[in-house]
Amino acid sequence: MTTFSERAIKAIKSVPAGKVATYGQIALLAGSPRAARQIGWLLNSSSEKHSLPWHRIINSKGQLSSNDPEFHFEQRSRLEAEGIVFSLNNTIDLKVFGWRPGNLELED
DNA sequence: AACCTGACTTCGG
DNA sequence: TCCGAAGCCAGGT
Repeated sequence: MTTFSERAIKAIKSVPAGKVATYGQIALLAGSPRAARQIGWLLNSSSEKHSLPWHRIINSKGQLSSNDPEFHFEQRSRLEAEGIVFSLNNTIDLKVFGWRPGNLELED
């Protein structure tokens, strides 16, 4: 299948543990930089079906996105379990934990 | 088939 | 720098 959804799912599954990707990042990899909203819908829709690391997907501000505090808490817990460190403002340092497609190990 | 909704992003004031 | 409004893509009703 060559749908945005499939590519998005593939991109999400490509995110390594210990790293986080933004919705825009995934959307971009999926072929539609403006489909960030769709990503959130996808995670909600197929996270369990495709065993997606939904917790590694955050917004561009480096913060968690879910409206539900419960979801928020679980996401944070999973990220911390993978080594992600949250700031005092509950934000993640994308410069450190942000995933770089194609340059996973090639930091500065 | 048409309209509405959504775990977002980005531009403008 | 912070707050508000518009834009986008795909699925659901």
